[in-house]
Amino acid sequence: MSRTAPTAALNEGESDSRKTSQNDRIYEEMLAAILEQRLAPGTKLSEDTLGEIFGVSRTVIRTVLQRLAHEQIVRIQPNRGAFVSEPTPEEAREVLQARRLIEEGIVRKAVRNQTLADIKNLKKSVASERLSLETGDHEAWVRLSGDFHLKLAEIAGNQTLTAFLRELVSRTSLIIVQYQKGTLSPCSCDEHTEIIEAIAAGDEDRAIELMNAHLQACEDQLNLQGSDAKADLYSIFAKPAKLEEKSGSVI
Amino acid sequence: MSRTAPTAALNEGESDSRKTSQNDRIYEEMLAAILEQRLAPGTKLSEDTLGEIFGVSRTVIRTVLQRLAHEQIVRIQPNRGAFVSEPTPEEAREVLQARRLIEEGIVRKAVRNQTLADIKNLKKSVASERLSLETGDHEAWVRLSGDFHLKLAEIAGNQTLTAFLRELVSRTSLIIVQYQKGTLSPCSCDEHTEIIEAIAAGDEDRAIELMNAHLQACEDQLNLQGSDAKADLYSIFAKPAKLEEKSGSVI
DNA sequence: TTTATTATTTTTGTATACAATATTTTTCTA
DNA sequence: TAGAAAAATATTGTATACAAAAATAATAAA
Repeated sequence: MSRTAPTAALNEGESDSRKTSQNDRIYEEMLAAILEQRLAPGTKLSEDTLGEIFGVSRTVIRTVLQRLAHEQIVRIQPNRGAFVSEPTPEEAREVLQARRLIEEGIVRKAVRNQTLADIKNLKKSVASERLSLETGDHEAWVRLSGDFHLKLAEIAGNQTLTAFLRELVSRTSLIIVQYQKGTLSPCSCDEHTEIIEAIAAGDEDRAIELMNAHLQACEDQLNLQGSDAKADLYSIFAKPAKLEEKSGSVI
Repeated sequence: MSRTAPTAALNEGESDSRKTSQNDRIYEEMLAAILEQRLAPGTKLSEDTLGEIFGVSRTVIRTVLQRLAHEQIVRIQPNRGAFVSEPTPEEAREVLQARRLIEEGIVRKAVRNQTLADIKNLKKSVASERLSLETGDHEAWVRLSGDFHLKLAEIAGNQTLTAFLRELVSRTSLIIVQYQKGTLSPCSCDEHTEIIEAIAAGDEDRAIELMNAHLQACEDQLNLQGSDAKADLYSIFAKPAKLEEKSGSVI
């Protein structure tokens, strides 16, 4: 079976040869499974099991896991295996901060580079987003919501920044899964729409301001008290926190 | 069982086990070889050969090559192998643009987070840099010159941004190798020193301005006409450019 | 001689085998 | 029964074997 319709253009200079796309196929499937919450943070990703599921040897699974690990979606512990990442509150703040910085630059460039077709495309994207929200298709919404930001990056036209943002968007999904307070964002579609309008109007300052507010709103909807659940347990019982695998940076 | 004593601070949650560090060792050596110009852009990186050199099987070499490829230091062509990256002029511009954006944010944070020890540390770093320049130790200079920017990132205190910048710094080295016009930067040490002084003085705007100027100066020293050598050949002979492996993105 | 075609060799992609390490279960002792 | 030590099991890390593809060499035709 030929691979699922080449959804979108392939990022990098990969030819669409059969072998390589097998790698990509498994990568895409695993990434989707994690971002759509079918694989919860902390889940062990056994090489043997995944190999059986996808009908390949551990060799190719390993490659995929390493790729996901490099994007911080998966965490590899030497001799212990791979696990779905459990971003700490600190990491969450870092990712959102990095996004504010990078997306400010992206918006600035997008305002300059935009064409009418781009604006149309963005509007269509937000329309799909709104639809998925109305029909309650959570999985589609997660994907589309991120796609908006990536589309903006493509308009800006710096592939290096786009690649960074792609990683940040994925990590943001994982962060939202782990730290969303109550309900989902009331309707980020409206915020996206406002951003589009500011860009279309060529109002750079306003577009940047809106994007910053949008990302800040996203962060504000998270439940990021100083420490994560495990550390809280220790603080609650007033014992010195043991050094555990779950703890954040070693330093 | 408690794990091996956490020797020193390792970046990520990697234990210091022998096996993993073998991987890291080879990675570091190969990265250094590329950045220090002992491996020129375009060089084929044969798995068998590298395996023999480092006394390991292709398996571990493959892992390292994939890691380098993800950092854009190496380019993997399916069924053809790995090559030292040959960044295009467009990529070069993108990388420098991304750096201006990210390092602006880093400088802003560094101004706020700085301690006296940090400033001392930075000054020491620049002193080493100057020394390497005076003694003509080019390899050391390449490394130290990048270290300055990474130290700044660490002061800023966002590990996610630091990781991005680390990749960008490596890529910049590769870009300089390929596109430096005449002599090396007259003395970027002075520019580094000025940046430190602005940061120490808490003058955010000036520090940002100096950093931007510094990175722009770096870009201006490159020979980045619209197209690379190969494309030039075609334009010179006024023939339609054939699509070659060397061309940039496929899309 | 030059070009096209075929055969050979080399190299990468993937599966499997074995070794090293972690995890679990069992057994033993207090 | 609870806890510790030891054996058994399972999982990862690495090397090797084999298949598929590309690069090279050799041969044949013009």
